[in-house]
Amino acid sequence: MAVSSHTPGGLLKLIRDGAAATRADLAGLTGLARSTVSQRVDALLTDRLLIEAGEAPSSGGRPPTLLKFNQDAGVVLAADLGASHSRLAVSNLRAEPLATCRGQLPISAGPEAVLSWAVDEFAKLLADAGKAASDVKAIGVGLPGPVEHSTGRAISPPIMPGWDGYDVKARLAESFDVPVLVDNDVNIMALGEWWASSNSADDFLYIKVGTGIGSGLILGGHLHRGADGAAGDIGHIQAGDPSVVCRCGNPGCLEASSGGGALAQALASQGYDTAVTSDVVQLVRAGNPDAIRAVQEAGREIGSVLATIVNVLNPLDIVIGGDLADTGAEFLARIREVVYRRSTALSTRQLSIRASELGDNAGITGAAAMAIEHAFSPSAVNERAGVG
Amino acid sequence: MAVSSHTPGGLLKLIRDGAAATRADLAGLTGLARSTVSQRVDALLTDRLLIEAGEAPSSGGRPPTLLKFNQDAGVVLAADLGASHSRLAVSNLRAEPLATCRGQLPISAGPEAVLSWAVDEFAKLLADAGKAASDVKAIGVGLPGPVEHSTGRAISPPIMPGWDGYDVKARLAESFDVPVLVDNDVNIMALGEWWASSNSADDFLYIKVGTGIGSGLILGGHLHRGADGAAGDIGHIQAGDPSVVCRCGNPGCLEASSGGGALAQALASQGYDTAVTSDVVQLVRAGNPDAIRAVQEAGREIGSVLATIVNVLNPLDIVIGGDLADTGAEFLARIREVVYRRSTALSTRQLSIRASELGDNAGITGAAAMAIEHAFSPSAVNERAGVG
DNA sequence: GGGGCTTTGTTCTTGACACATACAAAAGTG
DNA sequence: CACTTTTGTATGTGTCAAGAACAAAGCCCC
Repeated sequence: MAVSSHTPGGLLKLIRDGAAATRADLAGLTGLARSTVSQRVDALLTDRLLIEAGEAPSSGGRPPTLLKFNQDAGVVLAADLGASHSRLAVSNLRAEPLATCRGQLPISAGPEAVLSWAVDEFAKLLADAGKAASDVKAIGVGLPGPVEHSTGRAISPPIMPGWDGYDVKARLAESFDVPVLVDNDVNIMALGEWWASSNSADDFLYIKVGTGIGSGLILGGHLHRGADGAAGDIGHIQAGDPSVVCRCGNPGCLEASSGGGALAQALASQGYDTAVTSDVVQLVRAGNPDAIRAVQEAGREIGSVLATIVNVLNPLDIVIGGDLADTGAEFLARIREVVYRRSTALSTRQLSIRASELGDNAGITGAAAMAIEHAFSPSAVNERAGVG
Repeated sequence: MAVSSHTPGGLLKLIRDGAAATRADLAGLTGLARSTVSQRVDALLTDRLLIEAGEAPSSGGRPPTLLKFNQDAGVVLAADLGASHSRLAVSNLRAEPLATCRGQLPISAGPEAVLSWAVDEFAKLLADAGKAASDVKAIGVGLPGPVEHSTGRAISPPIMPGWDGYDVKARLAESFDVPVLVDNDVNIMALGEWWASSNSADDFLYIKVGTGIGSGLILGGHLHRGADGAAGDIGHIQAGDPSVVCRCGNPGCLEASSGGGALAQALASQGYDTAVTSDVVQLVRAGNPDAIRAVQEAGREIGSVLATIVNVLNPLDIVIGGDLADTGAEFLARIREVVYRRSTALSTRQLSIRASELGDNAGITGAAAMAIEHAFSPSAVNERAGVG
């Protein structure tokens, strides 16, 4: 019945996920003999991937030794590269940042400039965190455009001149000889929010409503990238006002009427001093009725698209992030209202729609989580064990 | 690198999928020693799951022995239970029907009547095919409503009085002591079409446009059922004329304006003698311009919803089935036109949209495929090998 | 056309690994 | 303070896959 948690890496996963905390738990969950578990755990202890953390209360016999995943057995490097600015972090193995920084270098500066900057900053951050380059176990990177995850290259990115086909993975592996994982920034944020919710929902959507609109899908417990790495691109669904032409050239795109950029423009044409999304957020927070009305209308339109997606995918959780999610309860309430009204009863039976927990940290959290999941996946741990 | 194809069942899968045809292939693909492969293959040969089928041409050395999956090592029973009629089949282990039958018993006759009928007919079909009950390895069943796949029960089905919570799995396992797999009929058809296309696309959509409209999603190589088993329910997406109220009670549902039932009704109100979907199909085939126009309009509306889904999921293949798919090229052409125009360029780069290959046989093919996949999954074969 | 060479498949030995069993440790229980 | 329960550890044993040697059966080239 139990899958293949029979491997050393499988045991580590059970501890990491909190499914098991003692050797006896592991034996019970996996069906392995206690002796075998002991042997495996010993190997993980000598590798410092697990540590013993005192005893649990006895349940009538010898008290069990608590096992803990050693979140300080190494670090990962996380990069959330955005169109206009980027964030970097050195994170522990629970994806918690130990040192972070922010840079204003635009992605349009090109891959060499941006990645060299990142490498330099990573070195400083490692020093800040008191870690050596040899402590780095993996690197996770998010890019603001389509990415071919398997090769770690950007593909035909609309807003990233000079990046098309650039081998991000190779460039970073040159500076740090560890696995490099690259993905779309929204996918990364989805992973981050999912991780923050303990990976509890197998079918999970993250919707980012910032200047543009995008989404990351976790389906069946895995990030869904689609045949061309283009999955989740909901900003260009034709659902809005067909008379508005989107920056992508097509009419009626969702983000052309409901994205933060579109709202800023619309309010500006009403005489407000709104150039970017955050200006809109400020207006809403200040209680401006025009801005509130605009944001609510955007919420309804986004909700309408989400209602369709909910009917199709029947997810368990939806998390709304991005700048516009910070406008307060009204925005989320409009989305919820439309989704619950327009989706089928069965598909909303268990559905929860909530605001992002991580906010701006979703990207670096997700990048770190992606790196960790790779470096400490059962198969990776097994290989390491096989060598040692 | 290689996953866990190291097991006996894993080898069988490689042969079944055509990835390997000789022992040497298996050794190369799995990384197992030739001796180990031989041993495993021997076990599968004595179980009659594999058979040797002559030699392949030499490539400079001893010619390899060809291995073939023994499609006659047993049979599966397949049931495609529809609202008004049902189809049953005894199929070989490639999901090819050996004997089929059709019954007019409506699903509303209730679970006991329908399933007893099915059991009786299965016995006759087995006799027709010259097989014994002991040859049956598994049973696959499709039901016209939401199904909790893990338990094999129908859940709150709108058109199946008496079926809510009924344990289909238990009822059939009572008559045939083998694994019983139950799923939604559209999911089953999706599996069937996917199987017929050699499971080549990891992200695959099947759209059924009959009296109602539904879809089955294969994402990441697995059927996507969603949190409540409600995934794929695109018929009740609100995309159509909001003044039309659907049989589900909500306004503007896709199937309320573009389903076969809706078209029949609309044409009837224009004076045509169209009671059911097949009447519409006949009119279209006869070249009636009103009917053609109606079907084309339905194609556009369905295409518009599909365009959204393509943006979200970025599938590789879409197959259109159901009665309306038989109206000829025009219907499909309208769908294609709208999808390619309204989806992003990246997400349609590799997309193929085509008509069903299997037609009416999609259901029983998929039911058989589901049964086979379960009975001959690596883990199942391993368990059997462990016992024997 | 015959002696290599290559490729495929089998037999047998060896070694690793997981299990069971017995044992030790450390608590609760009466 | 014996006894039980629960947890963790050491040791022998059996299973199973790898590896090497061997056998089979075709190419290839002088």
